[in-house]
Amino acid sequence: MERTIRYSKKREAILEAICSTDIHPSADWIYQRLKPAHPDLSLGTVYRNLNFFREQGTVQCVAVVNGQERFDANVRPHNHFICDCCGAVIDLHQIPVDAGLDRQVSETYGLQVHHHDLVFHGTCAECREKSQIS
Amino acid sequence: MERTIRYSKKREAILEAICSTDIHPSADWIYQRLKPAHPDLSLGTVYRNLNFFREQGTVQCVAVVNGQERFDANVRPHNHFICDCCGAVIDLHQIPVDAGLDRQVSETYGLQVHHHDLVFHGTCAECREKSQIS
DNA sequence: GTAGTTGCAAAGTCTTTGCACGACA
DNA sequence: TGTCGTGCAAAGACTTTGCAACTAC
Repeated sequence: MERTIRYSKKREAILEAICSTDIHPSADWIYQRLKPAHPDLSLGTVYRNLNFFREQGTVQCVAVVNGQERFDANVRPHNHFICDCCGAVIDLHQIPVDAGLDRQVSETYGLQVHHHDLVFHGTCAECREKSQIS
Repeated sequence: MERTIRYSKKREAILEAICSTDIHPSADWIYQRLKPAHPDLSLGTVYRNLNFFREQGTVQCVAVVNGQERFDANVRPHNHFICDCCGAVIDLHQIPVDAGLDRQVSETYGLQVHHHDLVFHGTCAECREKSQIS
């Protein structure tokens, strides 16, 4: 029994908000961003739609930073960098994704591997400058 | 002004609990585990000591699974597998860690890279069996 | 009209924190 | 004896959910 999916202006706006940026926003960022144009938007709706998009495979959660989930509308494999200072999440499109790793893990351990995440941690350029000034 | 660190039975027990297992426990797991032998243990103490060990570099948080932080007393670089079905966190000691990646990201993007995490997602053997039975 | 979607607020979960008391050095 | 560590409970932060009202089809 399939569920029929209906159009909703809020849903469209939420997806548009995620797609419009590369900062890998949190639920609250999306909410704050849309609130001016959609004064009656509720944070619960943002969460519900994020989970909807996640189930659909439209967006994915790429990290949890300071207790907040961070979302990405680019669901193709790519790596990320997280600044441990300011919490920025940055795409690393130039770093190749090793697609053979999943198979390697699968064969070595007998695990059913779906995908992998490669996340680098460190300090971003902006935070580095700030810390050098002080 | 250095802070003097004192001995505490609870702290020792908490670290021992983390070291005694390879399941990468959560704070609550440690609490439940120690409660019988330490009936007056408080969950707040577990959290405080986990953060203490993290600052000392004795343990590290290797993942957030279902909203819970998972800890590891093995702080040397190694990769992990997370079962998206049951939430198990498994060490992958046989999968080599590419130490050169950090430098590569650093040079390509001008970022200060401290370390990276490679996490595989999928279904563990146990969950796979269960799903095949039903 | 039926069923999906939302606002609102309450509840749920995990983690942190203030304060008084207890314990190590 | 001066801090450090802890229990307890309250508070904080993020996310989920129940319900009535609204809306797409």
